[in-house]
Amino acid sequence: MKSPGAPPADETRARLLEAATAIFAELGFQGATTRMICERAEANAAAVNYHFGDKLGLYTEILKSSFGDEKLRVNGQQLLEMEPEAALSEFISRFFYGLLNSDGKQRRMRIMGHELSQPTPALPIVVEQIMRPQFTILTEIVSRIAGSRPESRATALAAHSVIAQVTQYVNAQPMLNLLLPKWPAGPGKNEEIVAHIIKFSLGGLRALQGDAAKPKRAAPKAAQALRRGRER
Amino acid sequence: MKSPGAPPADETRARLLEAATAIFAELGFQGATTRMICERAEANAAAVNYHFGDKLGLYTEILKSSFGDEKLRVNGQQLLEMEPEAALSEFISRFFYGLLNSDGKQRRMRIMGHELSQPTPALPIVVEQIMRPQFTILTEIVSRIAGSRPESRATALAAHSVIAQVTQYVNAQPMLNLLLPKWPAGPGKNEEIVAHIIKFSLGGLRALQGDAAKPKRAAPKAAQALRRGRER
DNA sequence: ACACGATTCAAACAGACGCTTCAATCGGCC
DNA sequence: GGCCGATTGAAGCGTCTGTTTGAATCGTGT
Repeated sequence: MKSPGAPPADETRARLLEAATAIFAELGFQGATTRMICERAEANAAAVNYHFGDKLGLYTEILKSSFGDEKLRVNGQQLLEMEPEAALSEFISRFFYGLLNSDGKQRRMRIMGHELSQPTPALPIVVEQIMRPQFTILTEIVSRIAGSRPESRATALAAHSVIAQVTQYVNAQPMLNLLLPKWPAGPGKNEEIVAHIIKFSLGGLRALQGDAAKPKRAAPKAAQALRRGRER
Repeated sequence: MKSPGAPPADETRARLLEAATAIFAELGFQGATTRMICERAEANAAAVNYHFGDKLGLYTEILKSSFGDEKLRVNGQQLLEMEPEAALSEFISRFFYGLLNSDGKQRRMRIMGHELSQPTPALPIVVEQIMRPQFTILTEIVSRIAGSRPESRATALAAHSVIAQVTQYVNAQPMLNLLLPKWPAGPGKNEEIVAHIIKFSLGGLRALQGDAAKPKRAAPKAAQALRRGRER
């Protein structure tokens, strides 16, 4: 659709980034091919190498460009001002639907999913740009609910237990459809899943409350004061 | 170890299966190449196609052959005779180390991990042969702890929350090492992770006990004294 | 001894991959 | 206009993939 007399600078470069983000998110780095990307971007097969050096250069460029997206941190600020349990619910809900929706900028989160099972040389960038911002926010929320120090190991483990549920529910859906054929996709299904993850996670975090003070097995009795900065 | 005058029938076929299991478990179906497999099996490059038709035929043959392994069900019987909470601890521990150890027969579980993120046409076989036996056992244990019906949606969701934690902890380790550089691999690390998953999962399951009110099903012998009506 | 079916081997096939080459084309500047 | 650097285009490079081919090799039954 290029008009005969107008190649306005780096327009194809932008189209390549857009197309590559979509295809990398869907197929991962290894599954995607430069020819697919160029075809979708309506660009020549040599365009990737001209603008980004090589395939990995295009991939890392997408990841680095996500640094400018400050919405995650802004949302994080909002969450940290809420009550811890409400913040956890909100975090899980956003994280879940962020992974699910392929449209919008959250396709980068799907890239992270592929990076998990098939790491590329760009894994450090993925962790720092995509994973750590989320993880930092969640760690703070989790520590407030479980009453553990934010930088403690127990907090990190608990945060990862939350993330694990969400990511696994999202990218294990082909398997789940085979495992539970009685549960076809329908309205409210995702809401039911999110509600479950929230409830399960809250229960799991409360079970850790006893540990914050001493590594002694104590019954996680009724909800106590949430804020108690104790050391382990 | 081919003795000079003896190619005893399908000896190379067995070597191919052995080598392919290892390589598929490590790299997944797409990442593995037939030449790798044949090299490791000390067989010719054409051996795969001669004995199994094509690459996918070899792959599915590995999965189908796991049908004869009844240890899973035997172990399952053992677990179902234990106390539910002890059974859950044992299940999580076995599942975790089963995924971790590349040696031994549990490499099939790693294949399942790859199948999650990059499904192949053999996904239905993977689900039936590897996943469902584990899932059935875990579902029974979970339902006893949460007091829910084994075939209910809540039970399935809870079982998947447990599985999600284990699988994610195992195959997200490259990412976790970058995310938590302060926690180098060392003795006791895996034990700490397993202990956390058990505690977190037990807490999550107890949080579901309130929901099982409508289908009345008394909780097992475990002390159900603490049963707080947890509203979301 | 001989022929036969089953198996292994080296070699090569077609296709897809990432990437390079080099000529053609564009807008902007003297 | 005439040149120039930046960009695009079509073609092809070398390599790797799964797979096929056809001849060599083996043990075995006769």
